[in-house]
Amino acid sequence: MKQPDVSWGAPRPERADAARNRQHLIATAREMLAELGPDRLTMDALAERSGLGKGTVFRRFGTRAGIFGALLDDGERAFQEQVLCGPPPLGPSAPPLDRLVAYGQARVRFLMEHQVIARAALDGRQPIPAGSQSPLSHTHIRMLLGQIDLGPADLDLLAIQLTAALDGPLLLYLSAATLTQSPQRFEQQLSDSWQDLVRRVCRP
Amino acid sequence: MKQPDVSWGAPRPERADAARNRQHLIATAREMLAELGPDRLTMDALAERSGLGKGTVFRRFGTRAGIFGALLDDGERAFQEQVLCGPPPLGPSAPPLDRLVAYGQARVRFLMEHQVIARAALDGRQPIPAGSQSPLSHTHIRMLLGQIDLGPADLDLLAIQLTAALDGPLLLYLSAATLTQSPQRFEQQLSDSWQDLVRRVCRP
DNA sequence: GGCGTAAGCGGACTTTACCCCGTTTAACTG
DNA sequence: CAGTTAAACGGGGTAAAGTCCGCTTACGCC
Repeated sequence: MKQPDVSWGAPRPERADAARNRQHLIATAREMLAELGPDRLTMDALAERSGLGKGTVFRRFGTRAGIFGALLDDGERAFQEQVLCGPPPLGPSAPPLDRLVAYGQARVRFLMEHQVIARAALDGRQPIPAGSQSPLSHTHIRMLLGQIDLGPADLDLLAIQLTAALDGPLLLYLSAATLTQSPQRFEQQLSDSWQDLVRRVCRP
Repeated sequence: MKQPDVSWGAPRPERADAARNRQHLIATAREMLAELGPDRLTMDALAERSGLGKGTVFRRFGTRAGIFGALLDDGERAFQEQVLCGPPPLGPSAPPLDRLVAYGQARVRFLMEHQVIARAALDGRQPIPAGSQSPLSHTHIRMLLGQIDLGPADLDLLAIQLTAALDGPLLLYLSAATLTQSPQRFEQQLSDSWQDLVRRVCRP
């Protein structure tokens, strides 16, 4: 399987037709997702509906999960913008601990809003890290930890742990067959317990 | 897809032939795993080599990942024994905080020893939570948390978070394409940072 | 505008997980 | 031991992921 070109610092830009097709595929995928649900969004169907060949679909996204990944990234761009340049407490100019708390809460909200996609983007096969989705998330948390005085600690691993602690409960919820409570209530619980966890870990 | 009978408090015991076949399948799967690696362990091949029908294989394990799950459980039984009845600091009779630390370290060791299986047991499709593998793990952590005085806290969610914080880095490592350091070294780092995390969370 | 070439394209092909359903059989009942 | 029934079995069938390779086309260069 060819790598779906994630290599951004890449040698050559994308050819015009390729870019057009990617756009078209993502749009079509969005439609199908809304219309048919994730299970019926198959590679064959996507290829046919978009009027392109199967090979094309695979070259663009590499794997089925790749499509959902692309869909998620698309939404995540806006989110990331907020995080990097938005108003406090999320954006800079708030104290790092507050930002950390706010970040987790925002991420919870974001993923809850994109449940369906996030769920489908989980894929066990080799290509992508399965447990902790977004390297972006990890990077951001790592950065904030660096601005907090934590005494001696392996910040890299701590960041991974916190990322997992953030995503884990969400994944558990998303992949639970039977939802026992309202999404809103759960979202609130998650926010609260994230805040609690971070406060515990970071208190002096 | 029928549920692979996990329903322990079950209505009926397993029929004799079924039990025999399960045993046989697990043994054959072990052989094939050692001999061919996880990728070549396909359902068809397993069925043929064990002299049983495909249908049988699926009824027993429900899904491909189910096989690896079963293999893992098999090993986990012994592990769980240690946890519940073994000598301190893992077993009872040690203070709960020490047990919590020891538990995480033991689990890290266990999963590192069963890398191949653990990795293959990851499956993105519906059945199993991807983030927090083992309900056993979560249950045990939850139980230990109950014995520690943590002030006001949502212990259930905290247990989920800690389970995720324990598994997350492992999953990340297991699913990483390129391993940048020695397993031993990584195992040590994980143990250390688990200890650090738990101490931080649980200090008064 | 012609030309060379590497990227992109398509769709038949292969592989594999998973389903279905008619048949067999373990286990209980009298 | 004969009868009943629900569980287990088998293996052919289906659908969907992912691969291959010969053809086509965008794009930089003269």
